[in-house]
Amino acid sequence: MTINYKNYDFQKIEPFWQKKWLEEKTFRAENEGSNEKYYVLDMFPYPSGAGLHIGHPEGYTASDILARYKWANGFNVLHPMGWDAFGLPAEQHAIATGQHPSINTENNIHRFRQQIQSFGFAIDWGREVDTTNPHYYRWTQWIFLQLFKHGLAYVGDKPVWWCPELRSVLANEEVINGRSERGDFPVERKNLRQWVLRITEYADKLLQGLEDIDWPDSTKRQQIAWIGRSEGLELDFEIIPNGPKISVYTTRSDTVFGVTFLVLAPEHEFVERVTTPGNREKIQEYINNAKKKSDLERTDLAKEKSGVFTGGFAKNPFNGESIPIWIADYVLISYGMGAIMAVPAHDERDFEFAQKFNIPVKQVIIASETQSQGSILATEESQNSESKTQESLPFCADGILVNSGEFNGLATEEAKKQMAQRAEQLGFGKRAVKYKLRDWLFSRQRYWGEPIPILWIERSHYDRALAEKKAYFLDKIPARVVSYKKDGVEWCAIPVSEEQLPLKLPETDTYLPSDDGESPLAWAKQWLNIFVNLLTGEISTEPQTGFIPAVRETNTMPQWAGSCWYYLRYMSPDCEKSLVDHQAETYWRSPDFYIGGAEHAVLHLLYARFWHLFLYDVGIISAVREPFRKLFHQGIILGSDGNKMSKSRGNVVNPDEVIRQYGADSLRLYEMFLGPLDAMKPWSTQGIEGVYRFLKKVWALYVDGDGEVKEFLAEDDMAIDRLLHETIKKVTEDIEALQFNTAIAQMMIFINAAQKVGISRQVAIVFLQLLAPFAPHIAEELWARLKEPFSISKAKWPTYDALKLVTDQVKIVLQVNGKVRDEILVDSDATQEIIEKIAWQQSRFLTFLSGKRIARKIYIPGKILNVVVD
RNA sequence: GCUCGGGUGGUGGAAUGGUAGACACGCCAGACUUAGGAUCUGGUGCCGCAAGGCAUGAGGGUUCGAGUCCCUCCUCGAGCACCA
Repeated sequence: MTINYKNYDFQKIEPFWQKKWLEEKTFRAENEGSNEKYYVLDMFPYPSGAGLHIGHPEGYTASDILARYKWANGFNVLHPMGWDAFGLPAEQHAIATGQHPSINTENNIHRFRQQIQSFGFAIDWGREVDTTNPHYYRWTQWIFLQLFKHGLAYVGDKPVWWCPELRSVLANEEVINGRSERGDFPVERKNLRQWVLRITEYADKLLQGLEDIDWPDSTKRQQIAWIGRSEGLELDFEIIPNGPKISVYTTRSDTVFGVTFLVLAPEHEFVERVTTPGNREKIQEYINNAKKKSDLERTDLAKEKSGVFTGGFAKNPFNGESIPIWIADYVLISYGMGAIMAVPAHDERDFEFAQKFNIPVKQVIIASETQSQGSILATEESQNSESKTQESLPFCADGILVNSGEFNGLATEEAKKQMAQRAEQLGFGKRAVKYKLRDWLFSRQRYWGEPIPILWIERSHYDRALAEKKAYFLDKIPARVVSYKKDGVEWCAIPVSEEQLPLKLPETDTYLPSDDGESPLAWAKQWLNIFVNLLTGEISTEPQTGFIPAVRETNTMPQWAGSCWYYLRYMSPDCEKSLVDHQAETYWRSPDFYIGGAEHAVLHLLYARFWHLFLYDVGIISAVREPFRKLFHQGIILGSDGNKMSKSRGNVVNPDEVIRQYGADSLRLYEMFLGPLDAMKPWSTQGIEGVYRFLKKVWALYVDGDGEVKEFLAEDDMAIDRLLHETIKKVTEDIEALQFNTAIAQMMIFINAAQKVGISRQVAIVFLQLLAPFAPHIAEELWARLKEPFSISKAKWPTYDALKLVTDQVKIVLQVNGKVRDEILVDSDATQEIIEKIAWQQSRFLTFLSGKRIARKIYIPGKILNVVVD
């Protein structure tokens, strides 16, 4: 079953075996069996028009090595691939060409599939998923309806990020420094009716879930920071005289005696109430200016604090002090209470503000004794303590309370506790937990996404259906009605009946959104305005008896939706009765290993966890709470100039071209040999020559000049045998630790030695097995030529014999004062005594000892003898 | 600004506190060749003829011994960026 030729002809070998693996379904995973399961997951790609990028196969090769290694260790391995195919580029292409985005998407998928297959990955192609396939997005829509039913999807007229260039709303996560993540266009604030998912409900669960999963620390930290949980106190400051109470949120209640002013966000409801007539004009002017500024400007100009005194005062509930009230745009209406108690002595921002406007600074925290070490510094400080105190403010660390009445002397932590108790007892405050996490803005005014399967009906119809308890959706709606008002009519959301899923995209003349934020789906009037039978859920385009008018939701879901659950779909991609077959889910549970780019640290990985936790909570899935137990981010491959690859820089490497020149095995090997998997590293076109030569050496070791497989007559060689076992050990351990670069280096060491002395057939067989996960085509070809049974990937992974690693003699390094001076070869069981005896016969070593007094001798068994002299 | 993670030959990178620079690229010399951008052999951190000395961003410290641990600083990268 092999091809007969002399040279390492990867252009023939690789397609041959790729075809064979596909035809024989060599890597098909079964949803049951006595073998232990292993689920290796790659972040599935967006099939862009540009084709596969050289960065894609880095992660895929790593996961493939792991998958093949697990196959060889007897696991039932699931290693699937699919397409995250909804998204903006396909839609923009459609707008430009007038062609339906599905055509372009299909072409791109076809190209991606071919490219990925040309790497010979051990993928179960029978489980391919495509998020734009109605059989798939039927379940994405179904999950949305479950979120809706459980009150986790609602609509709100919300200030959202609107990108005029993209004509679309973006999620908070998609906006970076006031520009769109995709395309880098400016964005602005706009009020629009939007679907929102209540991810904040899951803030604590998302936080707790991070504790026992094996993820990169930086990714966990990013999610923790994004969720932004803080514990603090809500405190009421009464407006003087007799006004309502302004609630502020603080995490530093221990500094409350140091409050010297309050700040309200310009949008705060009490601004008008506290402003005195004399200040009205400039307050109004400030508010107007703040409104005009986009959020970008507001944060950009934040280097200099700005604000205006309202003329009003409020009472500090702890000490009764009268506190001036200011407004300033460094206080955000969207976080906490939209108002703060300012403690300039112990907060940098408040300090900066107080300095600028000459507001008093009152210190109430001092550093605790234990913190002031470093005696020299302390002495200098004490000489000039007056000015030093001023300079060291703001002091933002924890410490001991002063100037705080009965709380004096308490440490920060204890003071917070007691103050919270006091506030709660006397009713002017309560403990509170706040999050930076906002609800997930889930609608997009785009064509190429999953239609949101919701119908809008008038309130009266909705109420009647509920009152009569006769409607198909009675058990599928949230406890609180989701509705909105337009032109005096209140519209209520009801789900499209499940029988009508998938709700497919309508045909339209144009894929362009209107410039006022209406989705392109609104162009399809026939589809948009319909009649629904509330008893059956049937839909009609014409009025009928028993049918009432309804309007379809025109927004589509964001691209993140489809990727929130694809790893579940791989388990049973053809399941018609549910999103995942129960038995399959029980068997596969969740991916054992997940690899993909670090750029998804807070977007995809947070959203997917949210959906998974939800599905688990409501019992739709049951195996595990957290979807991704072990996560790894491969590093980015840069261009050979050290810059990020980009068309404009002209430093893009095309994988097709590399495969044509060097073969997929070389490319796989090279990407793994470049450096540590998680490191950012530059591509080198010359560098690939090294691994290519290595494979040619392997070939030459196995195949003679006539193209015949060698007879491997070499005698068993102790040294080669030991090296082989060292190599088994190293490669096995390195694969487990994902250190593929050093595994490959070890195989190179082996081949360099083997080509000098020759190897026996047994050694030849074992080495091929080690090579197979990395360079599967050449390994499979030589395996077949050795007449070993197909496929090498299923042959039992070799184990090393610890006895063979033992050597007769060991090298002992002789050091004087830690410097290498000589080395000796001794029997490996030699005692320190014997070693010293031999050492003292070495003339070179002795020259460094002559005339010196020996103070100490340190012997590290089998390695080093270090002699310490004066 | 804050929080992480890095800085090792000409290059990519190896090194449980124990011989720094594995492996590879590149380069130099040689062999085989009509030819070499194929292959093979040897060499290749820096200074020095050598003995030896100096070397892991800089400077200190701990240690018999530090790329590795601790402190200060410089620098590159990532994340966060008025979140009270």
